[in-house]
Amino acid sequence: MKTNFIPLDYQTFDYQGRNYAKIIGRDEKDKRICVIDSCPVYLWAILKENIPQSKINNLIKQIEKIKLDTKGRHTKVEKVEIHNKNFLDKPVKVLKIFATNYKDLHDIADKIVFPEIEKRRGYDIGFITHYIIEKKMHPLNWYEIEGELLNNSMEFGGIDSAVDADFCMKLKNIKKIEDKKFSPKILAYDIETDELQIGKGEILMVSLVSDQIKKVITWKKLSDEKEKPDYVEYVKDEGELLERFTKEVRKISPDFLVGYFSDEFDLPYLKARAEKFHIKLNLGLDDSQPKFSRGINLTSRINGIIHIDILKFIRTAYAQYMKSETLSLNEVAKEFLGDTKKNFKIKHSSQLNENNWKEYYEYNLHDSFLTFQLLEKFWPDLKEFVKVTQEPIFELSRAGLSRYVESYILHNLERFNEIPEKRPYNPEMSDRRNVKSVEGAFVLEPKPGLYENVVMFDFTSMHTSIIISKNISKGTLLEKKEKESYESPELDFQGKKTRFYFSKKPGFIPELLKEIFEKRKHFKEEYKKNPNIITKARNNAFKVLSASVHGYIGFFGARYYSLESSASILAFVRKFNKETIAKVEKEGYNVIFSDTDSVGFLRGKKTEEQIKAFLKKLNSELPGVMELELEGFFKRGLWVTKRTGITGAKKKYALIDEKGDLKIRGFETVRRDWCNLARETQDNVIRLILKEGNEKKALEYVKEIVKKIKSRNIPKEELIIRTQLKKSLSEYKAISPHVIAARKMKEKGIPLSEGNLIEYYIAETKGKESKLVREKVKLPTEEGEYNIEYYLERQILPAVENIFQIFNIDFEEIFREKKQTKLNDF
DNA sequence: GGAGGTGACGTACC
DNA sequence: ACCGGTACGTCACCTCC
Repeated sequence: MKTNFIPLDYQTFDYQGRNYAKIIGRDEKDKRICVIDSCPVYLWAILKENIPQSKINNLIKQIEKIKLDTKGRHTKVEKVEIHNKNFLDKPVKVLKIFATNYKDLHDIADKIVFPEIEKRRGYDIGFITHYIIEKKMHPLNWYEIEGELLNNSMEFGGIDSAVDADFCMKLKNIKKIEDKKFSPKILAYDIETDELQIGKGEILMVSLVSDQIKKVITWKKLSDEKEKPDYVEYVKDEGELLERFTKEVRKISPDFLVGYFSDEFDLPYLKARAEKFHIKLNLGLDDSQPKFSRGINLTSRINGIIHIDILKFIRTAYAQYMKSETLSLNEVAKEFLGDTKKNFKIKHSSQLNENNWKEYYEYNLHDSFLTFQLLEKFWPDLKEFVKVTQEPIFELSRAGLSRYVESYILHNLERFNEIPEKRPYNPEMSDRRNVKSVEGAFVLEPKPGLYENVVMFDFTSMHTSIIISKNISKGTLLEKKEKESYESPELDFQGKKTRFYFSKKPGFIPELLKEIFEKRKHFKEEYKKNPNIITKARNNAFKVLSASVHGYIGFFGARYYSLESSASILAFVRKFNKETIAKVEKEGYNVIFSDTDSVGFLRGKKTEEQIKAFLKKLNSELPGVMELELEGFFKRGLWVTKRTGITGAKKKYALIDEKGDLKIRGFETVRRDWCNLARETQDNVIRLILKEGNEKKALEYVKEIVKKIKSRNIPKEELIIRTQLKKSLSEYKAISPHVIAARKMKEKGIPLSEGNLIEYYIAETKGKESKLVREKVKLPTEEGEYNIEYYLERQILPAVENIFQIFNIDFEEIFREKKQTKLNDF
């Protein structure tokens, strides 16, 4: 039979010692299809140069004899072929060694130790990735597939009848066809419990939201049945809740089951409670229960239904460019959906009254609703990344940036006839981590001041465009200078001054990056044409991907790690940056600012057209795909000195554009570890100064704030300081205020884990006066009066002092009355 | 016991 | 452990006199 098909979920199973892929997807009528397929399993052995054919033949005979009995499997080398391939851009003669089971390739590789063989590769990419590459069955692409219908057949041990799909097919042929519309069936869920520790407390309720249903299942009933909202369904106890949940998910049978932090909370919790009650949480299409990966980051998988923890995708793809200070559902929803969680203060269920329970239902339902909407909003982006990297949705949605880059490379090697480099293991990895890091970008010390008419230029995807233009990668790195080669600027490498050279013959990594680079440009244009929160996010997501290629090359866990490449890229970054600064200055402009890939200068009397013409001239002098672009014209810009000393502070500035929009970088305003009052005060001061160029009003404003502080008219919430607990309490060598606050929380039995934002304020300490801030720490719930001196001297005044210094306003005189106090003391 | 330097730490920029 | 280096600023901690 023949049908159209879009692959979504990939699983693997063994049957009679061989590997099979089981792919769940849809046809265009939304029927669920299960496809069973296999593919050749092999690894590569790279031969040393100039091995005579007779020796190779002999070697092949020996390799063909290899047999293994491991883990209850009989596995053997089935055949050996000889091929001409590339490895790291260099032509090599290789043996393609076919074996029975992918899981045994590693053991087989260990047996292939012969003097003629240089390296063994291609046994460590995982069967699913291998299968996708081999059969070109790419996730989220449309195919016309042809095969044999499995109808309760005993082939594969009756696997077809064990899968809840409309039909199951043994694949024969696939043909890529043009994209069709696919709208995944999405179901969001969220649970509420009394305890945060997995499985420790009861699950009080669970909510489910799709575009068809809105439902809360609970056993916590209101005393008056008539009060029950329509979306609430009562069950008799927690056990029944688990059964109803499972039944409901199975009935809806979504493509994606989505949660927020659900990899590490909701699904493991449901499973733990189900185990307690001996209930089967058989959510999988094959009736299986969720499977949890071991390791630091928990992942929760359901066969056939793609479980997505949307938090993980947001963290990788957008977090860097988000305004939200935490990745809590509340803040993320506020930023992307303009909606927040329902206002409800969670208490232990024993302390809730009737009204509370009604609010709690609503709160629970709304969390699923927000999660549902987040997935809907980001589905186009997730889809785009899956198509670019060709990794399945389940894996991609959980991956970090290095994985995005690496998957993209691995899935495209064949176009270059390349065989894959191996994953690094220890001690190689720890060696890489221990080497001295290479010198990074150049940051110009800015000239402090308030300026008018500031122009900003920046390079488009600078690192990536350098990699492409100078053909930099592990494979193209030359051992010594060649006549036709790219030469890096002189750089310091492991304590030695040196240069690196790269071949002019295009390497596969630079070639591949060109595509990411183009995609990034495309999404940037799209955003400029139609600026909204989503085009912005998409643009940023590809900005992240493009920017992380260089990071990937310098990442110790990367297959294509190359410190020489990384050092060269950065040397070019410094060179192009400094050259640009010099050219702008030579043209007669006053350069105020520069950081890595950008330069800011004063327009002076020149028109915007003249600036654009100058930019064009600069671009004509740049090599390859490198491009400098106009970041913007700004009405005013503010740079300050460092807190200590008189030199300009790097990575700290504020700009206002012609529309009156502000761009604030590095200031305390944008730092979450300062109290709100300090941040808002500074923000307002910056606004007053940038909007009107008048510091007088700003000074009056600060005086008002100071007065309020002194008269204790500031609400405590404005004074809370938030600091993240980055490691476990016992690991801290220095006991800072937030560690003290965390200790207090622990003593009070407040749940606490790594990564939590710790909240505290600094209080007056009556009697004993200590110099240490940490001895004045109080939790927000603790009674106490805020410490006036601390908030003035350590929060408010430091945040604005440097700004007023620009205008020669003497803070000592105005706010500290230093001389008088000194006199009064005696 | 105060000054001043240094290290640990968290956070931001690109 | 899961992209990198550069930079600022606070607070604790140490040394020195």
